[in-house]
Amino acid sequence: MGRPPCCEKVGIKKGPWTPEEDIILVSYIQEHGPGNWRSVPTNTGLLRCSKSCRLRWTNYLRPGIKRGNFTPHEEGMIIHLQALLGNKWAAIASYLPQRTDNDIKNYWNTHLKKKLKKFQSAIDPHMASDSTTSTSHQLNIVSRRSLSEGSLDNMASHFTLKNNQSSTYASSTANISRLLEGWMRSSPTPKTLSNTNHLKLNASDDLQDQETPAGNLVSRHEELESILSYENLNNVASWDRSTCDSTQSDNKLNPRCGRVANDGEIIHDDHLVPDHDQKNKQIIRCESSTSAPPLSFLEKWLLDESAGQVDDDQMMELSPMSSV
DNA sequence: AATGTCCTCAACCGCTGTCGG
DNA sequence: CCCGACAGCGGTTGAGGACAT
Repeated sequence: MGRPPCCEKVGIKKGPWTPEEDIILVSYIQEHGPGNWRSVPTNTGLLRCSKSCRLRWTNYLRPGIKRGNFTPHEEGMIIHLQALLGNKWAAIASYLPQRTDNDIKNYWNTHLKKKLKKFQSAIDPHMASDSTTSTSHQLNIVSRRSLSEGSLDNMASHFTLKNNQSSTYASSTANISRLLEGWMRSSPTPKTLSNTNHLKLNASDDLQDQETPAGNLVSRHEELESILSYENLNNVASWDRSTCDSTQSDNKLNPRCGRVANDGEIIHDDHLVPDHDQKNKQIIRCESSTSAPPLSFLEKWLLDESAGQVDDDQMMELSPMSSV
């Protein structure tokens, strides 16, 4: 027996929300702010459980949610982050502030998984049968390759999503969200993140408004965005491909730091590294195994935090912030 | 036009983690 | 420390639309 339901089942409405219900919910939250969900059904008269209200808000009505097709850039980020983090949709969503974890999860399950599988078998059939290679690792390589070759774009054109699948009602909720624009900017932070979201970044809608922290330390979000930019992903892919395809490659180009010497040490080219990016100035020792490619810089970068290589002040700057 | 099948995604379910009394 | 309430997360479902026959 699990925990009893969050609310009495009797008299509770389930299924799709109506525009009227949305308006009631949005109006209430507009007045009282998100949170204290238990009181929402009581105070609004909605025949919904508190959990349903919360989900409706966080996954659909919340201002700042971007709907519609995922851009190739978002797609690339999702693929790469999924390969790195696994099915940690909330963590992945924190890097795409305008997307909900539900959206990303759905997009992954309905589009990207198939897309990658197809692409993977097309470019590297033996990988699919290689049981010694983890799926995530395979996908990581595939994602990099596909990005480097621009093939995701091509694939996207072949697998074009059916546009405008959202109903007319969806557009009406979009209008609701638009009506709420501006309000969230002045609303209080509704919640704090749990410890399980240690990878979370500032997922607020006002990322662009944040000042770069003192000391020229860029936010982790911006940094990751930079790392995951097409150019860098292309370089990562080139680097990884050379690593995978040639077991005896010479100096390998590291997209972020410079060249990778044969012993795995990265030789920094300063012009590639922003001065403010002290973290990236560190000499990074990569794995030099010939059976597995060395950790990409992104992987290293993500692992750095858990390895405690960032001092406390930096951790404060990089620590997760509240999401909306 | 009718029917069957496939696909998408909003919503739900069940579980875990956190927090306050 | 225990317990209950609640928030958050990931997996799953099913209604409805798109597409194929």
